[in-house]
Amino acid sequence: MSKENKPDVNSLQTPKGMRDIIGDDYYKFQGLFEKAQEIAVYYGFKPIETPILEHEHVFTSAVGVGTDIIDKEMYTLKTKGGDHLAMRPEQTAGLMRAYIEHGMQSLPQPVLLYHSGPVFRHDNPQKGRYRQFYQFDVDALGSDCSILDALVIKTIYTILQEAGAKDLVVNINSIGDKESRPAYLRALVAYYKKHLKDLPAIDQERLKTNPLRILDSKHPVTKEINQGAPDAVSFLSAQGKKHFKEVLQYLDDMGITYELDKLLVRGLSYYTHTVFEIMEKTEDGSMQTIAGGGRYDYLGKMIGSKKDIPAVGGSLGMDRIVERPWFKNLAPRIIKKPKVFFVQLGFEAKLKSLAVLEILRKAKIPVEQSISKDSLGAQLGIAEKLGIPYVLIFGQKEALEKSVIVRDMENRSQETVKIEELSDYIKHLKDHHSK
RNA sequence: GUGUCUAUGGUGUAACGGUUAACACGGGGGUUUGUGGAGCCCUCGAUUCGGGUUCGAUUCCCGAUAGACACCCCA
Repeated sequence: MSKENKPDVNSLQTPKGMRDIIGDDYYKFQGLFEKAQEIAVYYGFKPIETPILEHEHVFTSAVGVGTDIIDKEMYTLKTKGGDHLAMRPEQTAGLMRAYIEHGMQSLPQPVLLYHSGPVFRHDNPQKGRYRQFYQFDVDALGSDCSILDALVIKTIYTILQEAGAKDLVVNINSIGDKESRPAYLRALVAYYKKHLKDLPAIDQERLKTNPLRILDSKHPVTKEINQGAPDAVSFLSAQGKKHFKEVLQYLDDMGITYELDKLLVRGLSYYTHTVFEIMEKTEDGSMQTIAGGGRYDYLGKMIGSKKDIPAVGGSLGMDRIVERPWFKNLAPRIIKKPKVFFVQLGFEAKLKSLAVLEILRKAKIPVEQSISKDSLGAQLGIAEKLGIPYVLIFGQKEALEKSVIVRDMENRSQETVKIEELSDYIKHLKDHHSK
């Protein structure tokens, strides 16, 4: 092959910020998903899957122009037919679109849904951050009742606990609704204007574009100034206060400890009332958000519904959970580590061995094998390396006698078993290697 | 988008600017074609890409790409 014809080497690696999920990592994701799904189902959530691609305006109108997620991080494309589509940078807007599109308003409310899949943000990768990452969401649509805020938090919290998380911190705040927001923003802007000369440039900029975001600035000077900033909760309407108070009561009652964080706002502009984040301390002592969410009562209207659709939801960052040292290897239900390794010797045995494999498959006994090899020693070695506790040996002699030798790899004892009794025999073997 | 550091077989490492890029693990094959973890033999396989400096570049310089970390932002 000439140099010119050589394919671009970059085509042999994943694009920046994206990765293949293989082997143990795959099982971790699968195990976490199954656990999360199970918990969501027990709390009454139903599954839904929405497309990765949506019309671009679903996100621009929902997440909000002016947010980094939309302006800088969204993958957009134009189809051959001229449609402007975007790869979802979050799952909520698509979910709301589906709710409206399928007339779920006419179902008994609220509609509880869980949703899982990849989301995409064109951001520079770093610890726990990928351009394609996986979120598990739970959402309650169609009701403004405070118990749903609590249910969402409880569900997410439980998933994290069952995944092995300890020392979780739930930060919670209420950023109000359209009655209380304007007054709060006025007070906030007025406060920052008093400190304008001290604010770093980036936060002076934010004062013009999105003053709420100054609250979670990491700049030390801003952090100092933020200590004295007015807090949203004291601006809440009577109803907003009641709602927030109830949410906190539910949390108290469920034994979920939380911290009121008046600086907590979120990067998506559709949030109202309750917002929350679940953080965890990483090894280096910094905090990392592993789940977050909030109420989004106006989102439905923002993307085109005639009526407001009150809703609340939250999402877990699956990549971040799976990477944590406390993560339990939740064994996926569908993948069982094979207990037996099937060894066949020579052509005569191979001819019959496929029938034996079929018997095992029908008996739901997964096998590991090195089917192209003939040497017994080599195959035993491979079984050993894979840590499989029993080996089935099937050679010419066994093929003639319609039997299989079952060898216990631990104590090297073996026994000859008739083929018709094989699956029963294997099912009764002790899995003494399993952990 | 910005900054710092990094880039050698599948993996982990080595090579003062100078032969054929070394070693281990790994993969394949063999070591009497029926009894394993070892040994031995053979074999597969790499300097990310593109420029430059130089007689000569894996090594030095620039750019691209990718990775790690941080900023920004966020899950």
